[in-house]
Amino acid sequence: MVRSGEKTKVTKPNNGNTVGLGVGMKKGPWTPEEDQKLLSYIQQFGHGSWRSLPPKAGLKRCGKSCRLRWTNYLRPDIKRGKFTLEEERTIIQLHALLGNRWSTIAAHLPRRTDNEIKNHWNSHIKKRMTKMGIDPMTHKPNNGTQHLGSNLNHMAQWEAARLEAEARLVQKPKIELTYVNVSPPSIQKTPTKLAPPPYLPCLDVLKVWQGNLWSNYSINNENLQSFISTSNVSVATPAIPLSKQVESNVSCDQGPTTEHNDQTETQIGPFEEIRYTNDENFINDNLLRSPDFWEEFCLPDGGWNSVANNFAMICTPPASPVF
DNA sequence: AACGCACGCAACCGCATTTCT
DNA sequence: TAGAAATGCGGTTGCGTGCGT
Repeated sequence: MVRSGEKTKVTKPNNGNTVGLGVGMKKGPWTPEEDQKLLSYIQQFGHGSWRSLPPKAGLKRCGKSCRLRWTNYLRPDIKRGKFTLEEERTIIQLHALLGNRWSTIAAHLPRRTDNEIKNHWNSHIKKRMTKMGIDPMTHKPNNGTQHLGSNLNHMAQWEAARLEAEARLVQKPKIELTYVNVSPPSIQKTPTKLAPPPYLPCLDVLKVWQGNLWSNYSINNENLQSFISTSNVSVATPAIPLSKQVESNVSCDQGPTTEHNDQTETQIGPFEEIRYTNDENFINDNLLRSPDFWEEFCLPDGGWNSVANNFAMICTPPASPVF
C-alpha cells in the first residue's frame, strides 16, 4: 500500500545498526516518486550495492530501505492478493517443519515474499489455529498428547534441513551442484557430477504430507536412479489401503468452522465426525487436522521407521544437521 | 457524523550471517 | 585470519482502512 503525502520521519544517527543510516535519511512510507526513481534505476542498472544505490538513484533513503522496498513491493514478479488454499496449506506444512523461517518458506512459494507470508501467518493462520485449539508453534492440539513419535520428529528435522538447503539453492542457482548418484550400496557410491536436473533431486515431503505418496509407495533401485536424476518417482496409487478403511468418530472440543475462499468452501475447524475414505480430496483437505489419522491409517508397513529410512535413502542433505 | 476498535500490511529495528578487504 | 562492511532475516511497530455502534 502506498501511502503518499504523509508525514515523514527523518532518522537520527544510528548507533546500533551497522547499516548506519546517515543524518537526514528519509524514513516512513514511500512516495510514488521515490518508487519510480528506484524502479527505473534498478531496471536500468540493476541494484548492485544497495548502500551505494540511493545517491545514484537520487533517493534520500538508506540502502536497506531501498532493498526492502524493492524485494517486498516493487519487484515485478511479486504475486499479490489473497493466498490460495493450496498456498496456505503449504505455509502451514512448511511452518510445521521449519518454524518461523519465513525466507525459507517463501522460497517454496513462488512470487510470494517472506514479509507477506509472515504477515499472513500472523494475521490469519496463527489466529485461526489458535481458535481451533491448535498451538501454532507446535502444530499440536493444546491439550493433546505427543502423537507423533521421535521418528517423525527426526524425519522432520532432516526434512527441515533439506528444505533450507533447497531454499538456498533456489536463491543461489549459480553454484555448482554435486548430486550423489545413488546405486545399490555394493555397486557404486561414488559421487558424480551430473547436469543439473530440471528439479531439485529430492522427494518433497510436502507431497507426502499432502497424501499423494504415503501408502504403498515403493522405490526400487531402478526408479530411484531415475528419481535422483529427473526427480520422477514411480508411486503406487495414493490412497488409504482398503483394509484400513474404517469409519471412525473423532471427538473434539469445537465444532467445525467454515471458511470461504473464492470458489472453494472449506472446512477448517476440527470435526465432529471424520469418515475415513480413500478419496484423495478428502485426505488432502484433512490431513492437517488429525495426527492420529496419519499414524493409524496412512503409514506404510514399518511405520515412521520405514518412512524415515526411505527418506534417508533418497535425500542427500548437503551436510548432516546437528541436533 | 463521529468515534472507537480491529485488521491488514508496509516499513523499521536490531541481531545474525555472509562477504569483502 | 580477523575485523569491517554489507546483506539477510525475523520480530515488531504504526498507520490507513473498514466496520460497527
